[in-house]
Amino acid sequence: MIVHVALPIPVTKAFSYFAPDEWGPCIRKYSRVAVPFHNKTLTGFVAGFEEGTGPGLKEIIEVLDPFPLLTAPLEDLVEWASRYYVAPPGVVLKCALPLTLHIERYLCVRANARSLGSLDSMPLRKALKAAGKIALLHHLREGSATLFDTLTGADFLPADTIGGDGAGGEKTLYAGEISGRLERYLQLIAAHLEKGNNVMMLLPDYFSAGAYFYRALSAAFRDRVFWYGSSIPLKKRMEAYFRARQDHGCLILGNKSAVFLPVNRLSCIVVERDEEDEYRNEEGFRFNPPAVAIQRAGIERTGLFIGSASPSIESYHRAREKGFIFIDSKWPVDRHFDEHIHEVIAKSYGALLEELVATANKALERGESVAVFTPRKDYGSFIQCAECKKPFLCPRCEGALNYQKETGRLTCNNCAGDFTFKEQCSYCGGNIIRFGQIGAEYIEEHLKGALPQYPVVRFSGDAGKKRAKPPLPSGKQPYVLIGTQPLSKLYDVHVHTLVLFGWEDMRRMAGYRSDEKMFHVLINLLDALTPREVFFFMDSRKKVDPSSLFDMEAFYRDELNKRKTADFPPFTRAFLVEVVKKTKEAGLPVVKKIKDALAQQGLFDHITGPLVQRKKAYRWKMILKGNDEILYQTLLEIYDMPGVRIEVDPPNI
DNA sequence: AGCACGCCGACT
DNA sequence: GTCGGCGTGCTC
Repeated sequence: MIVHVALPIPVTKAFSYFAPDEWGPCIRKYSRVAVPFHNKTLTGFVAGFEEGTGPGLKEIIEVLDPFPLLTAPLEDLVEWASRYYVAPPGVVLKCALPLTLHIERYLCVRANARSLGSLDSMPLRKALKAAGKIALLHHLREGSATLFDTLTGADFLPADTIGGDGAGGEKTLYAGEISGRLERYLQLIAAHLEKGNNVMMLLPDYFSAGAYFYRALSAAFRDRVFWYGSSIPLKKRMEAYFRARQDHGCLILGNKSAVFLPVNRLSCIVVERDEEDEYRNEEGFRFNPPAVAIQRAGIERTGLFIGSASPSIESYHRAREKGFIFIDSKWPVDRHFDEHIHEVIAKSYGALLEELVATANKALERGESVAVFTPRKDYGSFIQCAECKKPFLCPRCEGALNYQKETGRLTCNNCAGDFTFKEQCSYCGGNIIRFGQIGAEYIEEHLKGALPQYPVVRFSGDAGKKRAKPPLPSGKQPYVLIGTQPLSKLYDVHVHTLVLFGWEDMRRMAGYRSDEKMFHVLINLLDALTPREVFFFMDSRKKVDPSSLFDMEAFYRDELNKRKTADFPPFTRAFLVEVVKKTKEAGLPVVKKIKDALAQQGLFDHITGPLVQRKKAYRWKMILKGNDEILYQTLLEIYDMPGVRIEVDPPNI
C-alpha cells in the first residue's frame, strides 16, 4: 500500500512511502511513522493511504503508534489549525503529538482472556515481540487484551473511545481583577471536577503567573492538578498526559501544546489572561494557544471561561458577537483610580529622573513602597556621542543598538548582533555618551545613587527565567521595585505608588495594537500591584492622555471602531510575510514572485507594508490583509518559496 | 528543517 | 594548486 506521510518540515506537500499490505491494520490516520528521508530517519504522521505500489517509493521503516492518538475532534482541530495558521499538517502535528512522548514505554498489557495469561503485565514492547504485532493488535481490538499505563495504573483507552459528553456549555468572558478571577476559577473548576469531568486551563507562563495559579489551585484541588508542558520533567509530563487521557476529576494546566492534549470527559476550558503575548508559540509552528482553545471548545462543545483583567480586543469582540456571557466587574471604576492619577511632564530625562527621585522619596519617607514600570529593560538605546552627535550604530547592519550595562554588551534589534561596549565614540574619540532612550537598568542605577538609604530592586523577567520573584526586602521596610512587563504578574507584591516611566514610548512599539498594549500593561499593573496612586511620567513632546484607559468599556468600543474603520483585525485577518535573504539580488526575485502570485489573484492591493531593507541580511516585510478563504491558496504557494516566513495574526505590525 | 552539491576567496 | 565559506535546491 501507499502511505502519504506529513513530515514535520516546512514544506506543504506530503511525501509518499510504500508499506507492506499486512501492515494495513496498524496504519491509522495520524499514527506516527518512522520513514527514511534524505539518508536518515525522520518521524512523520500518516496523512492518508491507498492501495497499490508506487514506482521508486521508499519503504516505511516502522509504525510507532498502532493505535490512534488523536480523537476525532482533535483531528478536526489540527486540520483547522493547519489551515488557519498556514502551516503544513506535519508541523502542527509535531506540536500536537510530540515526538519526545514515548507513550509505548509506559504501557503494559493486561490479559483479559486466560489464553493470553503469559502476556499479563508484560511491557507493550516485549508483548509486541512475544505475540507478534498483528496478533497483539487483534487481541487489543477484540478486548481479550487491554493496555494500562505504569504511571497511573489506569486503562489506556484508544483515542477514538474518549471524549466529552458534547453537552455544550456556557461560554463566558470575565473581565475582572485577580481575586475575582481566582474565586471564579475555583468555583467553576470545583463544579466540573465534582461531576467527574476534567478541566483544562491555559496559563500565560510557567514560572510567574503559572506558579501563582499552580499554588492556589493545588491547595484547592489536592493531587488533582497536573501541569503539561515542556518546562517539567518528562515523567511528570507523561503522568499529566495519562491523567488527561484516562483519569477523571483532574485539572490539566498548560500554556502551549497542552491545547492539543486528548482529554477524556473534557467539560470546560479555562483561559487566563488571553491577551498575553507570551502565549505565542515561537518554535516551528507559530500559533496562539487561546485562539486554538476557543476553537477547541467550539468543536468539542465544552464550556469555555476566559478570565482577564483586560481581555484582548479579539476576545471582547468575539464575546459580543458570538453570544458569550460577558461579565464586566468594572473593577478599575470601583477602585476610583482616576482620582489618583498624576501626570508628570518634562522636556528631558534629566528632569523626569529628578521628579522620579522626589516622588519616590516622598512615598518612601511615609513608609510606602514604590514600583517603577518602564517599557525597556536595558540601560539605554539611541546611543550618541555628546560631542560629535554621531550615533552608535550596529557595525553589521547599521541598526539601532541597545546597551546592557550588566553584561557590557551592545545588542542590535535588527540583526541580533552582539558587541562589546566601549565608552568612546568611534568617530571623534569623545567619551561622553548620551542615551536617547533609557531603560530599567539606567533608572535602577540612578535611583540607587539618589536614594542610598532604601533598597532598590530591578526585576525583568528574562534576567533569569526561573526566578519568578524579585528579591524584595522582607518585613515592612519600604523599597523601590523597577521593572518591565513582568511586573504585571507579581500578584504577591503590593505597592502604594506606581510610576510609569517613559510609558508613552509604548505607543511606537507595537503598530496598530500599540494602544491596546498600553491598555493591557496599565490595567494588569494596577491589577497585580494594587497601587493607591499612579504617576505617568512622560516626555512633553510625546505625552499621551492616560485617562481614557481607565474606562474599559469606552476603551473597547473606541478601539473596535478604530479597527473597523481602518480595516484591521478582528475585522480582517492579517498575515505578515517576511522574506529574508543574504543578498538583495537573492531577495528581490522572491519578493517579485510573491507580488506576482498575489497579483494573479487580484490581491496586490493587500500589500500595505513598505519593503524594509537591511544591510547584512536583507529583509522584506509585507503585511497582507484579507479574508483567508481568498488568500489561502496563494499563501500556501508563498509558504513554499525559499526564505519566506508567514506569520498569522502577527501581534506587532 | 537538514543536508548535499556547487561556485568563489585565503592558505600549506 | 586545495580547503571551506554559505547560497541554492531537494527531499517520496
